[in-house]
Amino acid sequence: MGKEKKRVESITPRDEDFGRWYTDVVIQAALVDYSSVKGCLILRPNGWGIWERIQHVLDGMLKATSHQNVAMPMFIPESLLEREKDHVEGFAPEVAWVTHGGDEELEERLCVRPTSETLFCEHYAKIVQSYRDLPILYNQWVSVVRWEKSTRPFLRTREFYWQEGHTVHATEEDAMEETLRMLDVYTDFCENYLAMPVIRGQKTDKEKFAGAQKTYTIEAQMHDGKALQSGTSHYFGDGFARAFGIQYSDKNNELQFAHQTSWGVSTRLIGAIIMVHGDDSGLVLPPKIAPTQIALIPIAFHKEGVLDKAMEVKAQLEKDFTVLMDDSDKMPGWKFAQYEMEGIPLRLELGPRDIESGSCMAVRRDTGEKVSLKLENLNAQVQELLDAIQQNLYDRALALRNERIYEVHDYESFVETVENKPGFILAPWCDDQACEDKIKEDTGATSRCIPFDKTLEEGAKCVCCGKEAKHMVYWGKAY
RNA sequence: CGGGGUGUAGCUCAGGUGGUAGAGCGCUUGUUUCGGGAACAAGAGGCCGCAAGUUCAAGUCUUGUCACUCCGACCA
Repeated sequence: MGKEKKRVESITPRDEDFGRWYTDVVIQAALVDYSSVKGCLILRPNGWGIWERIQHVLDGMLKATSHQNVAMPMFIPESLLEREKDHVEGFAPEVAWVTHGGDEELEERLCVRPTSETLFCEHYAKIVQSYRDLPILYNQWVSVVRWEKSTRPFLRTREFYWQEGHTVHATEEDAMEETLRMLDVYTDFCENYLAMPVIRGQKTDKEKFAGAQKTYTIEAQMHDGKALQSGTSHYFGDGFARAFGIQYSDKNNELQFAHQTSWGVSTRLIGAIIMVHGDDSGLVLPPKIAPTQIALIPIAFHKEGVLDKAMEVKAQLEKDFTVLMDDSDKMPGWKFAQYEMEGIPLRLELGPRDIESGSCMAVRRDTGEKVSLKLENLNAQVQELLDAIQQNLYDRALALRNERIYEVHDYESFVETVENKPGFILAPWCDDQACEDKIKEDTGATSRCIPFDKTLEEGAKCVCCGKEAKHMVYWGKAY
């Protein structure tokens, strides 16, 4: 060849610079584009398509658990936002304000919702009268705005899309049950659709949601070992109900305050998918959430019969899968690289040789493995491959995460582990925020959660101060 | 919000000491190609991020501002 090496679009190797790799993938897989407002992204078809899949699947799960969708306004009057003290303290520093309508200054400024508790609560105060009205199980799919100082695509943007569920219940027990049920739904969704293992647990008081009594979380480990809070479910008790006057008459005709929950996941999940599954060739999408599951590439399709056969195969596949057939005149090699970049789980190549032998070539995105499939009964074979990919992505992520959980019991090892071993640390804690603060100060790691499935050993001491421990806690650096 | 870096063609970038804008890739058209990012030919494409200032003259110098990006602090 001897020619100068051609310049091709490429991405930074993942293990060389994870941050750069991430932004390269986000841009080159055509998920987003930047807009002229900092932290407000354009979600392109590839990116929005993933969100549509997330919405579709998760919305089904929410409906199946009796939730109803609503739409609240985008604006919150300042006085309404201020109704619950902890809540406003938590959010005030990062809300965007609308001060004018046309040329005229508003009597009262309006914030663009950073979250919609106050709007739901104002409404609930009106519609809740009797125990017969409860529970109320509402959800909305909207975008919210938080004026973040530093932003990163999907992980931290000023406007982001999410779903926020807001429910009202008669009793503490009912509300707590709902809080944990939704954590289960999120767990199921992340593990079975996103192929992303999560650790479930409770947030410490320091990390809980502004205005919540208890916050539960699912925490995922990214490929670089850092944690990503991937979904939260909050138990409010009757705090908001008291602030907003949400009361009902019980069976004995006595007025009671209602008990509430809220819970949400956001487009941040797209960031999680990228950082859990992606590799040096770009995005890797789990088949169950991929907007396009199969890239069908006809080879040498100017030759007699190839394109016809490809159309036929496409029609067959589309009975069960989403298929992209690329019959543009780009080179096959270009198409291979492009659809790998975009994370399409399975590629099927169909050329004259395949047609001759009644087969096609399948290439797995997760492993790069090539197998020849018979065209006869193709869909069943493809389904099998997609299932295997889905399972492999999960198994792979789980194995890597489990390898990178380190249990430590003394502070020296704790500091040494945070510094040298990316991943999560499991260590006992005394329940004093001073220790959380010190750990963050010294190492940059924060408490991720108090897991449900780890019990404290008899006589365990706080990894930081050495006093008697109250909980086992996962710690780690987080996004 | 603190520290570093960067804004010139769609993308990546080059444009000493100020003198009116370039390359590669991409794009368009045509021909040949097609099993891992094709070749040739002919084209199109730029208020040099934005705003002030210095100057006869600013991509180039000054100041401001906005955005992106990396590293911290803060938050989903």
